[in-house]
Order: sequence, then C-alpha cells, then structure tokens
Amino acid sequence: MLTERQLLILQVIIDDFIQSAQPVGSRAISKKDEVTYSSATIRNEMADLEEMGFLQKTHSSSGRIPSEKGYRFYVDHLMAPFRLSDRDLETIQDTFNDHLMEYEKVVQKSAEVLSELTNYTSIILGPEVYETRLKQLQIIPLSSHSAVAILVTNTGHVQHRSFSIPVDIDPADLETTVNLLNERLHGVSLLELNEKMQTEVLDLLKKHTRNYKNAYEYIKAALLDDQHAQLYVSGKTNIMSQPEFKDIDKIRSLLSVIEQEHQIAPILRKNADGIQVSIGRENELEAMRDCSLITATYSVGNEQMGTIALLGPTRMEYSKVISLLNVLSGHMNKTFRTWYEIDEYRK
Amino acid sequence: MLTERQLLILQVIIDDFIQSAQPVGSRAISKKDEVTYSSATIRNEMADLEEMGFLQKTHSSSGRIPSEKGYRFYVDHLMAPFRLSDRDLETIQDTFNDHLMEYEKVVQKSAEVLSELTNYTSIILGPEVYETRLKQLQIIPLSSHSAVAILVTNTGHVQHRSFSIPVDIDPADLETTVNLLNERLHGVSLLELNEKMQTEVLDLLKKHTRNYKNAYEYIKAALLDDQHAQLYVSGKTNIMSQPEFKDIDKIRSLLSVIEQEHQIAPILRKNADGIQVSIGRENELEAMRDCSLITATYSVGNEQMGTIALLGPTRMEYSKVISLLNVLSGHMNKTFRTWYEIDEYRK
DNA sequence: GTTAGCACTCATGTATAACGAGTGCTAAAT
DNA sequence: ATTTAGCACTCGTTATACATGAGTGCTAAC
Repeated sequence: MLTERQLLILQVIIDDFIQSAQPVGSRAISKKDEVTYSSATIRNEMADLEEMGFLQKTHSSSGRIPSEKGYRFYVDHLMAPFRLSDRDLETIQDTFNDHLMEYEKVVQKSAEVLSELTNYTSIILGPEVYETRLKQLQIIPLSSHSAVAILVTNTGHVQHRSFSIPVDIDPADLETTVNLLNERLHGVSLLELNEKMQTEVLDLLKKHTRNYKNAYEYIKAALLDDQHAQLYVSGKTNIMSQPEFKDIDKIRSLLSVIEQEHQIAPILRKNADGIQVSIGRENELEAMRDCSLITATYSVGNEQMGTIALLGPTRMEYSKVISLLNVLSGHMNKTFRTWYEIDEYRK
Repeated sequence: MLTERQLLILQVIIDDFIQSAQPVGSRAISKKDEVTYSSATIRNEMADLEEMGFLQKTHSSSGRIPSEKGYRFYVDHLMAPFRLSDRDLETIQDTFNDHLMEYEKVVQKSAEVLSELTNYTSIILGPEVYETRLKQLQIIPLSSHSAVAILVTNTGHVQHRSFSIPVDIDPADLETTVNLLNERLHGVSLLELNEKMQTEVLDLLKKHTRNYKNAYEYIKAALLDDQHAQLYVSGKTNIMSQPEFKDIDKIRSLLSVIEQEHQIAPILRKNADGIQVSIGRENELEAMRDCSLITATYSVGNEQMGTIALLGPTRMEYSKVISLLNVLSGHMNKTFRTWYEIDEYRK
C-alpha cells in the first residue's frame, strides 16, 4: 500500500514531531541524513500521505503533523525499538533492589520511577486482592464500645477497619466467634471469602452469637469494605510541562479525571495482557481525547492482575514508553513471583 | 489613625474585590448602598489609602486592589463575621454523622468537605501519633522467610510493615520476643516507645534472641518507620479555577509544593493553637507568595495536634473560610474527644 | 521520476489608532 | 472646610493594517 519512501518519510516526520512538537516542513525532512530526496519530492509524498489520512496540517500552508491514524500506523508498523539508556535501566534496577516487602510500596515506587523517567503521568492499578489468601483475622478491642478488625493476607497486605461494638453484642461472643472464623477461614482466598460469608460464616454466627444478624453486618463491613483496588498516581504535574497542554481548562478536566478513581480504574481494569496503546479519540473519556494511554499488565503470583499505565499527549515517545513498561512489568512480575513462591512451598 | 469613612471604603473595596477579582473603581464604590459619597470623594480617600499602603493600582489609571497590608488589616480589624448557610452547616454535619471510626477517614472526609464548600484546596495534617498508646503488637509469619509486623494503637490506628526474616534469626525466638514485648509495652505511648526502644527493648532482645543486634534493627524498622504524619489534600484542581492562576508555571510550582510532603508538613506542624492567617509574602514558600494559607488546629483526645489548612489566592474569602475552619475543627475535636474518653474510662 | 522555481497562504509580529474605564486635580458648590 | 462636578490625562484593551517568513502546491524543466 505505502511505498518504502512513504514509510520512511512518515517515520521521519513522526519521529521529528515527537521530539519537537512543531509541524514538520518538507525542507527540514530533506535535510535529514536518512533522506536523500529534495524538498519538492517530499512535498509530493507528504500531500499523498495527507490524502491517505496519515498526516494533517495545522493550517493551509503549515508543515505536517501526524494524525491519529498516523500515530496508530507508527505504533503498529513503523517505530523503531527503543534502546533504554544504561542510566535508566540502573534507576529501575535500584528501585527493586531496595527489597521492600509490601507490594503497595513496590507499586508506589514503580509509579514514581516511571513518571520520573518519562516525564509523563503514571497510573498504576494495584492488584486485585481476591485471589490472595487469608492469613489471619483478628479483632482487637480498643474500648468497651469499639474495636479494630484486622485482616492479613499471604501477600502481606493488611486491611483494617475500626468499628463501634453495638450494645447488644457481647464482646466475649465476638472473641470466640473470631477465633472460630480464624480457624475456619485460614487459607481461604478473598474471593471464596465473599461467598462463604453468606453461608458458613452466617451459620457460625447463628450458633455462637446472641445477636447474630447484627454481628454479621459488622463483620461483613469490616472484612469486605476496602477491597476495591487502589490507584497509585505519580507525576501529575508532568502533564503541565507538555506544550500541547497550555489550556488550563483542559489540564483541569484531565487532572480531575485522574483524581477520580471511579473514572480511571475501570478503564485500566479491563485491559487484556500485554501492551495496549490508546491514541486520542480511541480513549473512552472525553477529557483524554488529546492524550494517549499506554498500558501494560503485571501479575502477582499466578493470576492476579494489575495494570501499569502512562498518560501523555498523543505526541508521546511511544517506543521509549513501551520499552520502559516492558522492563518494569517484568521486574514487578519477577519480584512478586519470588514472594509468592516462597509462600507456596511453605503451605 | 484611619477615619470611619476610610475604614468603610477599605472594607467595601476589599469585599468587592474578593467577589469580583477586578480592580475596584471609585464610581462603583459610590454606587453601593452603604456608601453615600460621590466618586470624587472616594477618589481622594482611595489616594490616601494607597499612600498608606493599604491599596495599590495595577496601572496608573486603574481602579484599586488591596495590598497585602490591606488584606492583613482587613483580616485583623475589618471583616464582618460570616454566617454560614444552613446548607453548608448541614453538609458538614452529615460528614460527621457517618460515625466512621478511624481518624484517617474522618480527616479525609473533612478535607473533602472543606475543599468542596470553599472551592479552595484543603490540606490537613494528620495527628502526630506519638501521644497515642500502644494497644497491641504482633508479628504474623507469612512464610519461612517473611512476616508482617502490625502495631495497633488505642486510637484505632494500625501501622504495619512486611519484612523478610534474616536466616540467622530463629522464628521461634522472634515469637517469644514479640510476646514479651507485647506484655511489656502495652499501654506505652509511642513517644515513650521511641525511648524504651534503645533501653528496655534492646535488653529484652539480648536475653531472648540469638542474634539480637539484627533483630533489634528489624523490629525498630518495623515499628518506627511509618510515624511521619500523613497529609490529606483535597481539591487540588480548585486552584486552577481561580482567575489569578492562569499562568501554568505558577500552578505547576504550587501543585508540586503541595504534593511534596516535606515542604508543606513542617509549615503546618509548627502552627500554634487557633486560627492563623498567612497572606502572600508572609508565607515561607516561594511558590505560595501569591496565596494565602489559613490554618486551624484540632486535637485528638488531650494533646495530639493536627492542622487543617485552606490554600487559596490572597483574594480569599477570609471570613467564610475562618468560620468554616472553626466549625470543622470543633466537630473534629468533639468526635475525637468522644472516642478518647471512651478509651480513658476503660483503662 | 525528480527537482528547481515561483506564486500563494497564513501564522506571527509590530505599529497605529480608537475606545473607555478610571484617575488626579482644580474650581465651584455646600 | 468639605464635598462634588468637570475635565484633561493615562493606560490597558481591542481592532486594523502591514511586513515577514516558513511552508505549500503546482508547473515546467531536467
């Protein structure tokens, strides 16, 4: 469909524009080393590429900028694999050498290093915790009327919630119940926990607690409350250093989308394996129509998935970002797998 | 020093400017109901007020805007107490009716309601936890090489940290030690804990653990790591809806300051009791030289203090913000006191 | 097929003028 | 002695015109 020369020119234009953020003119292209044609030839080719929808002008006599179709083609067929600098690789390596032992911290650090190395905004969706297994369940009384429930999983995730003990529940009952729950539920995955909640746990409560309905509600609230996956964002202000974002309203709507978990989280959650690139209007969210979102998945142990994403202008350093995401998700997988396996052979 | 008429005019100008963000002209003032003088008279007074440093012009023939000295005078002597709307009071009330039982959530919700009601950015410094007392200390093994340490305080605060168990520490030793620690340290305030760490705890470890030095380091890290107070920020994007912030660089430097805890936290921490107002250059941070920061303190139980702050342009609705902060810190104090007292009579 | 040449387009920048909100000052009115 | 009306003046804002230059499309020559 496209000639070799057209491919070359398209690539050069997009590479140039990604660097400069300025419309690229025919003369500038013809001066590049890779290109041996005169500006007039380039102009003809550019006119064709524009007609095919890969390029566009900002006004009738301007140079060309890539269209979304152009970026799409670039990402799918054109871009050269990026060789990360040793410095960057070291920076990443260092992040994982700290041997932090909570995945929350690993994820947070990963988000930071990504935004630092790219100057874009990184968003990481923490792993779903349903597949992780219950290690310990505890209720620690704080006073005669309040207590804190603590749930620990095999991944080292701790989730807790304070609650006030209703007057019609006997604290002693509560304690026996928790002990029983602990025995009964040890090693159960949080997903199963959700199911067992309504059967086994409820039965157990009926037998051992006076006001079982109330107790059930409380225990349920304590255990299942916090299970929505966490978002880790880093480099929010990076958006503002991109020249395409000089309009405050645009920045604001983008930042508020990022701050609202319920908008971003579902988008990240439904991602399939591997690297995904959404360019401009391919994004669902109105506020992201001038942005590209590149996502990669990672896993904790066997199956649980989380998502790493980088958000930048459509004029993004796709190649570099994709390399980085690959390297980083690899590191995360390795780290998490190590922990998980330690876990497995203990069981 | 200032005549009644000058006071009136100054007040009217500042009130007007706080609403409109536009330089106020003499004719606009003379048309107000409270003012009975002609524009020429007002002009003369304004010239005097400017000479005294309370007002300034944006250019030689513009209306007047308040200077920082003008705002300072307004805040100290001029502004009328603000009557909060019933709607606003209800919104606040509702926040506290949810009877959440963790102060983290109360604080988070408070920050949200503040930014929502003011359209400024709210920053709350979580309470210092040193005065709170240790309720329970636990180490839960995750695998043969890793464990999670959990510390629960009487305020329902849970702090945890995973760590890998060094090969030269015997897990059994660890468990006995923790049990001993738990007995010995129950009810100790986290402040005392810091001291006892180096004396009692170290001794205890010497007696019961083989590799006590290493164990000490690990336990220390696990317990004392997370004690820096938390910042809760809400409404970051509100800054961008203020007309004085149309410069992206200004916004960016402000937002990055807010995101960096080590910059903001010390400023909030050193605040004395009551409401404090810092106007423009009175603020330490360069990035905040066009802003005002209004802070109030709250206490958890007896002594532990945290700080609530609102950050906006120097053209701030001082009166409303101060009323809101008073109401909100009152609610927080009351809520926390209730919890704390329940605690006390149990002890 | 490629390229030199040229007329044309349009964003950007600068100079100029008209407009109007608002001031300072003076002189008249209270 | 105050207060106010009147008026010249200032300066930011907006509109207009014009020059500049980067870049194009097209034609004709190579």
